[in-house]
Amino acid sequence: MAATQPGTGRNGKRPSVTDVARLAGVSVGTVSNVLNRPENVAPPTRAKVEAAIKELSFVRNASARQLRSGELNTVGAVVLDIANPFFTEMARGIEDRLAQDEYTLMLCSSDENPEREGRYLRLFEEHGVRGVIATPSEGSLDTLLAMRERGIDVVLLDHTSPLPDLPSVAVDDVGGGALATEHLLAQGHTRLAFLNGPLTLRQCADRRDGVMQTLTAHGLDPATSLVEIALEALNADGGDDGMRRLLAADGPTPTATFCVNDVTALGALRALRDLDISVPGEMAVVGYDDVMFANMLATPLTSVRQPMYKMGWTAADMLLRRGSEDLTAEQVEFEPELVVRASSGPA
Amino acid sequence: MAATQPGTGRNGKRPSVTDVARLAGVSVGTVSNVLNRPENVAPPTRAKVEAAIKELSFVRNASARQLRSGELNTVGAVVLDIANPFFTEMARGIEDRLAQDEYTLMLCSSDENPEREGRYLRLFEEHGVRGVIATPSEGSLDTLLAMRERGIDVVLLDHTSPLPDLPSVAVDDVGGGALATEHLLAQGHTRLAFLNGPLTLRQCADRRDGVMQTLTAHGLDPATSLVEIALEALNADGGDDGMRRLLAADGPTPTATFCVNDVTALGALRALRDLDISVPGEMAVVGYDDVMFANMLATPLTSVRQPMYKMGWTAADMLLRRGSEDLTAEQVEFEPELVVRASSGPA
DNA sequence: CTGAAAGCGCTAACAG
DNA sequence: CTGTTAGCGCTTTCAG
Repeated sequence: MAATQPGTGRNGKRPSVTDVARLAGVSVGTVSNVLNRPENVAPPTRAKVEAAIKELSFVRNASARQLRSGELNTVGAVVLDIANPFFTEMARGIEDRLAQDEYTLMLCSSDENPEREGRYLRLFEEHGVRGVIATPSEGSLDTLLAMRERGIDVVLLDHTSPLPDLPSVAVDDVGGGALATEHLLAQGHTRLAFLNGPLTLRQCADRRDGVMQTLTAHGLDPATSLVEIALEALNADGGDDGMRRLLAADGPTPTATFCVNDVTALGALRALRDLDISVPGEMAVVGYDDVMFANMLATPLTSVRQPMYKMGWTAADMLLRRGSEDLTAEQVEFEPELVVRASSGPA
Repeated sequence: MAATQPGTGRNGKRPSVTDVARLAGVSVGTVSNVLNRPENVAPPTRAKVEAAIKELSFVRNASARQLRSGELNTVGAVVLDIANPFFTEMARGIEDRLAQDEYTLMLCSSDENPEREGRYLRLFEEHGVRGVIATPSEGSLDTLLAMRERGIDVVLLDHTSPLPDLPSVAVDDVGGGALATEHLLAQGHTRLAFLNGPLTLRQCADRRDGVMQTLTAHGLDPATSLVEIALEALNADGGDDGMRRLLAADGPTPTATFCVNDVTALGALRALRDLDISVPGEMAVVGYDDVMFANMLATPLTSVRQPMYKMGWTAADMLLRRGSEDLTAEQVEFEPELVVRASSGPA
């Protein structure tokens, strides 16, 4: 007899339950049963069906399946930048927790572009994801809220929730900014620089608040004691460029720089090295996140640590538990922690 | 009149085209038209429909859509480890190319676990992705091939294709391993260590071949000139542990170590630093990948550079073009490049 | 334990 | 230009 062309179905299309049923000599209902409730099917029948499945190399069509029976074991996540170790660590946390419940992650990065973020969120929704974990940029909160109205679980990540019933996992960034600033002040620095991203990003705005509050609490006038540099991009090149602009600016050069994250600090350190400016001698540097490589740099980087993996894990956990357990929205806030290293010695 | 509860449909379910049609006073066909061919709908009608869509905050159901009309603008990618900058850089390349054509990426990491990889691949297929980009681990090649039989485009990434008609993007890892070894030998080292991952991973096996070939080409006997350490994990902790085991081993300690990737080298350097062993004085170190932070480490790391972003971009490009253009399978191979830095000075 | 039949939400003919 | 209608592949009653 002619061997069935595997996978090539009858007519080049993917084989369906109907094809399997026909080949096994049973009805589609039975096929569906062996797929979903094998224990309810008599072993001989089941064997026949399984043989047919293998023979045709049949693969379930998730779309049809979901269309009929609702749920789908997928959650979507949008982060700001997948190339930043801060977010990848979080993604690992999310993925690991999701894997426990056989859920799958659709991961996208918005590049801090609200439009791109919106596109991804809409796509997630169209695909019927069970839930969404998002690091929202400004403006996308409304979209997220609307999705929730429509029954999609939402957890905010790296963002405190503005609503009592919207779960979130965050870190106190105002406190983190303050921590970094206090440290620099304690080291005797009085003229600081802050390489920051757009204030439309909550993280940037909050860390800045922490800086400002600390400065004024110490009786310093930000106008004279702080130089702010707006970064073009929150990556190493952005930090490199920002540091060069800082050094080229008019007026007295600060003796210490606080970078809004470690990747950016890496770039700043690179510029400093290329320009032959010693760290921390001529310029102290503090980063934020405490990513894996922070303590391995030429001058180990002082940084504000965030529990990234745990944050991701927790967010996923909240999302998954939300279905099964009570619906009280948790709002977890982790505390940042200053890790002092060589890059921020005294002035 | 009572405001329609947005999103809460008639009965708590997501609103469908039927709901929209009813509210707008048109037929579902017309709704479908404004969704897919708005230019074929009279402006007034279109306006009514659009108003209804907004009113109900209707969101298309991608499952139903795909079920009916086949294709879906999604491609899946499985990489070995999403936390490794090497793979994230590639992912960025993939994502950026995909975004150009409005495609979306489902990204998963297999953790070098073939079972997990298989699960993800099956899931992709069930979801009807248009194509798959995979960094296959051993054994999964068959799965990939089977998927291709069933009409899913497959591109191998960081893996040379074993089949003439299966497209792939790779780097010459044998050459890369040779490059690193040649360099170390040229520096006068004669006792080398190789911190490598499992040989079931093609990258590891190939780089090892490069090492071996170079050694014998120079008349050295691997048995006496090379110590191989099998890493438990291809991350920083794995490298740290591997280096400690190397130093604790019997026999003369090598004077140079080649690490199978940079993340691993980072860990090895950490161990060396903690143990107060100078680099490159007492131990030279060479990594692989040349990730972003390689040149910023305490001792800038000599490494074998791979064009990660470009690799990802190219793979996605091949996948996308495969649909539209001719079907000749390309097999791109990039050349690795040695980047010498301080970590590998002379013995 | 198995079969028959309805229908999930959408798109694509085809009529009008 | 708009309406009607027939499925896409699957799960799920409901009978037998």
